[in-house]
Amino acid sequence: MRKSKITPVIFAKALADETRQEIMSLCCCKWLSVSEIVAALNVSQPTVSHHLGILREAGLVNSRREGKQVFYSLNQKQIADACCQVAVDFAPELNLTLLE
Amino acid sequence: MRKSKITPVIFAKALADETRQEIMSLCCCKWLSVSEIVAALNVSQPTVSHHLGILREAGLVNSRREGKQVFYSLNQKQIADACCQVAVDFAPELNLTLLE
DNA sequence: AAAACATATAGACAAACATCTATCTAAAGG
DNA sequence: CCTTTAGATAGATGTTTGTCTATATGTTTT
Repeated sequence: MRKSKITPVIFAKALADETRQEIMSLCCCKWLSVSEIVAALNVSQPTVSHHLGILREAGLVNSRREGKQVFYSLNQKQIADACCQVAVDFAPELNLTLLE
Repeated sequence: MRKSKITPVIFAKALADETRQEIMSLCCCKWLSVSEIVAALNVSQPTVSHHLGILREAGLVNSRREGKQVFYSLNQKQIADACCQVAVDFAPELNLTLLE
C-alpha cells in the first residue's frame, strides 16, 4: 500500500483515461471484485487489471483479497487530497478547501 | 474562448504532462508572452505553442494578443471548478468546497 | 512594400499507452 | 494432487501524444 504523497502529474495521468474513470465511478462508494468490474464494462479482464494496477500505483484505489477474489474500492481521501494539491498549485488565489 | 464546461477526462488529459504543468506554474498568477515561457523552459517554441493550444482548448488558460505578442495566463476559476467536479464524481463522501 | 519579429500550423518521428490474446500464479474444492 | 476459478503478467499491435524542423500567418517597423 502506497502512503507516499501523490504528485499532480501522477494523479492527472491516472485520471486521464475514459475507461479508468468508468472503473472509478463503479467502485466509488463500494467494494467490487475484478469480475464485477469486467462485467460492467466492454473491455477484457486483462485490460481491467491493467487499469486497476495504474490506479493502485497512484494510490487512488484500495484493494483487498478475499479468497480467490480481489476487491477494489476508490480511495476518496487520496483523490480529494490530490484535487486540493492541484488547486493549491494552479488556483492559489481561490479557496478550495476540504471541510470537516 | 471556450466557456463550455470541461469534462474530467479533458481536464485530466490537459493536466497530464510535466511540461504543461510547468507552463501552468509559470503563468499561474501573471500574464506571460510565449517567448517568455519558451525562455523559461527547455523545449522549442512550437512545442510551447502546442501545449498552450491544448491548455486553451481545455479552457485552462486565457490568452490576449498585444501587438506581435500573445500573452497567456492561467484560468484559475476553471481549474478550481474542474477540481470540484472531479471531487464530486470521485470523492462524493468528502466535502471539497470552493469558498467565497 | 519589404524586412523583421512573434506565434501558429504542418509534417515527421519516436516514445508512451490502451487494448487484445495467451499464459502464469494463487486459492478452493473435489 | 488435479481441476477449476479469479486475477495478474507477458508480449504483440495499433493509436495517441510529445517533440522536433520547416514553414505559414499575422503584426510592426523601416
